[in-house]
Amino acid sequence: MDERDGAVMSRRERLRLETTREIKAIALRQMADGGPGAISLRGIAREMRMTPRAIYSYFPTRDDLITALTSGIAASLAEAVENAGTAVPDDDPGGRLIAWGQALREWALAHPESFRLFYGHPIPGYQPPEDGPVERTARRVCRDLTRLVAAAWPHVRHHQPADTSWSDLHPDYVAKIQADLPDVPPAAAALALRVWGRMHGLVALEIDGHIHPVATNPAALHRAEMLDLVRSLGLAGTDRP
Amino acid sequence: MDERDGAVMSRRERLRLETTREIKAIALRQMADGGPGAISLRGIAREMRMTPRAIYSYFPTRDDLITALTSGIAASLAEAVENAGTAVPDDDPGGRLIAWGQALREWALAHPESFRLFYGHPIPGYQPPEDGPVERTARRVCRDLTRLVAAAWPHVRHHQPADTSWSDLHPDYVAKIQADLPDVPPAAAALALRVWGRMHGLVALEIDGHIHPVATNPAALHRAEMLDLVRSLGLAGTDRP
DNA sequence: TGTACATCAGTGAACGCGCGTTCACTGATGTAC
DNA sequence: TGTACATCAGTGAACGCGCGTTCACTGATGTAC
Repeated sequence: MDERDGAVMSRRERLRLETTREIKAIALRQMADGGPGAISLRGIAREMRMTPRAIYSYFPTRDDLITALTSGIAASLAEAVENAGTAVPDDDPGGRLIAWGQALREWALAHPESFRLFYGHPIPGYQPPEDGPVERTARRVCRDLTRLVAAAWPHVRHHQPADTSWSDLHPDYVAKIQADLPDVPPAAAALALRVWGRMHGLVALEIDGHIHPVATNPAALHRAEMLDLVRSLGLAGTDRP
Repeated sequence: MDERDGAVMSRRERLRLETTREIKAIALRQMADGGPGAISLRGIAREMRMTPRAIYSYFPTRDDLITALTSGIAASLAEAVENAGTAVPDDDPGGRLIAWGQALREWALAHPESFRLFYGHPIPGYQPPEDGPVERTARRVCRDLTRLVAAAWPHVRHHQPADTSWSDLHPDYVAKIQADLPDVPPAAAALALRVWGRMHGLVALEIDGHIHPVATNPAALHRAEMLDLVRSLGLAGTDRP
């Protein structure tokens, strides 16, 4: 967040911040209503009863607005899952995984378009900045999950020989993992990816409306999957509300 | 397919069919290049060195073209997974599930934009027909997977009490399941949904580019997940190439 | 076999739309003396 | 406290673009006698 809420601000500064916030809020709603392609400077200006030109005092270009938007979205997701993970005591690694997965689902349901923007296809005509906020945060989220899996690793029951090697993972990624978590074996990092896929699957299907016409209680379905996940890892998996 | 390849056709009919095919092919490529929103009648006409008006002799409107497109896509996916499932002998239900999951992944990688169109967000500004080809085929695919899970059901090891009831699934869906597969318990149908999510997760992540910067061999990752899946069900899970 | 007619694929020009973006400006809000 | 000036949020009009779609047409391909 680049807002200096605490600092003393002039009236002008406050107004400017307020307007900036409103622009972003409307853009988010446009995206929620009509998909990422529906974000339009003219539409925002119309809704704010302003000239299209006025938006350019706040964002020099449409791409800058979208970049600002995605930064906020990415930060929001990362905070949501990280907080959920650490809210469970660290002697319950299974419970932490479940909480993480549920936080992912809940955030996705609360911000479906943001989830799609973050994990799905890029916005048509939008060129995201090289190694921008989205990419960096995606890695941060992935690393957070790996951290949880790594913490659980000593308690994980191994069904199969852990024939994973560091060469199965990309060097850059390996470097970052080893910097953060020196003692993690490659098999744990690879397992984290599979866990990620498992958590992602039902959520992605639900967000895109494929679960709704089939199951009456998607939350229970997802919880069952999370429970089965930690159980198949051999973890206790306390099921907290 | 509505083409009458075998029938005797006049030159005009053949030409018309050929042009129709070319329009659809270009539209598919447009989508592959720039996302679903990139499909444009004018763009197609430009590429075919024709007047935009000419397209209207083949498709009365843009939405009709897209509907025709999605029908073909949906049929292609359904055939791919159904063929993969039945290619494995039916005394190897675990192998069938693995083959099904791999077919899903391979089809998705071969037609990433089609996969996104089928499972992801609708095309901006496109109103799909009520209960159209996509919806019907989505159900068909889901039912095919349920069929495989149902066939495996007698051999499945149950980790948890099967406290699933038919009321956890939507009545319409239950009716269709019971018409197709009279002896399947509700827990098996619910399990099929979880299996679906598991197969979908890694594929969706890979299609959207989240696996690539992290794992060197996504195919092996996916296969490991499929093997773990059938193993956790208590099935033998022959790993066929 | 030749002619008259019907079919129909494709042309060319135009419509109204919403978009991102740029230009030169106005007038209210803040600041310095 | 009052005045002169600087800042800067927002105006209004216009640009060029690509889009889906409609109009009235031309001219080649097929068909019937």
